[in-house]
Amino acid sequence: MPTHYKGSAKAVRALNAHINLERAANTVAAQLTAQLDPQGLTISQFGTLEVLYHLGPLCQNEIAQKLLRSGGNMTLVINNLEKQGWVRRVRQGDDRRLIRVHLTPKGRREIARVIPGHVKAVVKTMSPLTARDQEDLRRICRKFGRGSTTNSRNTFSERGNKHDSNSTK
Amino acid sequence: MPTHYKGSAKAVRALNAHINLERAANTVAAQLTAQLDPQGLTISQFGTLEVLYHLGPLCQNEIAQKLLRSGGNMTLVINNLEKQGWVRRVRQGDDRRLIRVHLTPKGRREIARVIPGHVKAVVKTMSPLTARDQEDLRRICRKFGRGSTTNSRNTFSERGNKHDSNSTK
DNA sequence: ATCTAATCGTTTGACGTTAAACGATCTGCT
DNA sequence: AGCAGATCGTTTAACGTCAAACGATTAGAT
Repeated sequence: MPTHYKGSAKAVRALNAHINLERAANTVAAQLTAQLDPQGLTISQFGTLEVLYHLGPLCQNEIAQKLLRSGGNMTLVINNLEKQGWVRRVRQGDDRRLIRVHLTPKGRREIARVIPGHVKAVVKTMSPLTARDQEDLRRICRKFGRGSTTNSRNTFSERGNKHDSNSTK
Repeated sequence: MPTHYKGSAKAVRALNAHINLERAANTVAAQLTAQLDPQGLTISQFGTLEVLYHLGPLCQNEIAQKLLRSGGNMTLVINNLEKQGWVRRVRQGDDRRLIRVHLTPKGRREIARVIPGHVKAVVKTMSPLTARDQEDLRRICRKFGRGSTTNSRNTFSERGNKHDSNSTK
């Protein structure tokens, strides 16, 4: 076994894991996009509505953190949600730099309407994996975790965990 | 607070796995972007140069398939690579619809220069995972592809595998 | 009170991404 | 020969994404 440079096996392992991780995420995201698109929602729009739905009104800054997106990006996404009449911007009285984003009744109906199909789509998308696979995948992926920023964007899962008493020991 | 859906255990498992998969991919991609950016390359540009480097001249169509991107997208990426003088478009004689994309000597130097650092960055990025984790991750992620996405974008790994006679397969 | 530094949301510029429409070209069928 | 349909690359419109620069506002230090 003529190894050319040291660490070759290690490098190959990392490169393979990396490629397959990216591709899997790609595939999964594509399927979710396909599911959301006919509903007239992008993934970012869905994420924003969903986090507001579960956590109540938030400032753009906070939403950006939850969704791991930049501030400038949130401005655009929220602009588009506002055009649809799904959210409303409310300038804060005590600190006028802040803008709190509220779901409108229409937005609340919209997200409530879309969530069940989304859940179903995720379940279906993950169905090539066994339950054990899914748990392993979660465990492994969490190791990348930004040690400090542990619990951003976990609305869905965290809430889910509450409902499901025996899930993550 | 809002309610729960039924079928929760299964749904929660899928939702959790999904979220952590997307976030891990996100983190990994961000680190790679950070590594490539100072070199003046985007991920798509790197991918294109790399696939040409390993497989030789290809048509845009073929590159798009390897990278899992749309045709229109390749036009843009290759435009930008052409501006840098890294690739050259060559209209095919026998079928004038086809445009074969060639690396220029400059482009070849560029990608050869950048690859080692890229490999190092991937190894580092994946380092929170044990060897076993990386193999499990690969095995699990591959379960998503299987239907349509069989063997695109494997340049690197395939070549890598050659280097150590017969390891990961 | 004032000056400075930090924070928040917006804007801009560059790139990526897709889908859809389009012109050029090739192939197959008649 | 000629026409219909397929394939290839390009263009466009719409959205996402980021980083950086910017104005407004607030908090801290002097």
